[in-house]
Amino acid sequence: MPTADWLRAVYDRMRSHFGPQHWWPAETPFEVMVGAILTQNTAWKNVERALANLKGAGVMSLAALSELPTALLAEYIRPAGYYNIKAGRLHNLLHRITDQYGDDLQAFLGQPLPQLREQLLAIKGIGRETADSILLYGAGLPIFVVDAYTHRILLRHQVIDEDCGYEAIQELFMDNLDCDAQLYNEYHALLVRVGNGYCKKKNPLCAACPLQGM
DNA sequence: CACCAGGCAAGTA
DNA sequence: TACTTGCATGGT
Repeated sequence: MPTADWLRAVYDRMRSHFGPQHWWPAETPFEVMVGAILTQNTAWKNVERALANLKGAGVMSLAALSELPTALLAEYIRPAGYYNIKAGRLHNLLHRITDQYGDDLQAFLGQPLPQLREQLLAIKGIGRETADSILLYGAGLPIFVVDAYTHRILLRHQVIDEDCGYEAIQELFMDNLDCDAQLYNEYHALLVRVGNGYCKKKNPLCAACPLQGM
């Protein structure tokens, strides 16, 4: 079965089994950016607590959060883990934006995709997955997000081998699917749903997985 | 108790 | 370039 057909079949199977996922779970592009850093190697549930702390403190905006002392920011985001590291990473991102664009987040996110991706990757604390999550879910740009679940699911279905890198997986999707931000959005969200529910490390048999047999 | 979760950067050789 | 390690909370 050709790769393009397999990828489409997997999408159709997940989509009909789970329905639309309505990702990213955030109210604004700004919240997408903050959540993207907070969720690095961390369960989303813990990120929700951190975001609730920030909202409760009334600092969930570019202007307020960028002015917050890093030590205080770290306390608010403590439930998300790695809180000192992530406070610094948020600081790096927010100040890179305000230094060049002031409070005009739209101007920052409105840049051409390659240019914005390059700027994000130049920020310490933002790697490929975090950058691509911001591009796709924050800026609405058509780029496929690859994460640990994506790698694991493709590996278990023997579509890739263990040492297949980020770009190779990303190109696998983008070369074989229509260039469509909404499709990439839903596809990645569904892969995470399968990962959370069935394709965990501790669940190597993937029992009852909707992708069984593919 | 051990292991895992929607990574990333810095250190080492 | 290719490994290894630190970062840290909360759920299973």
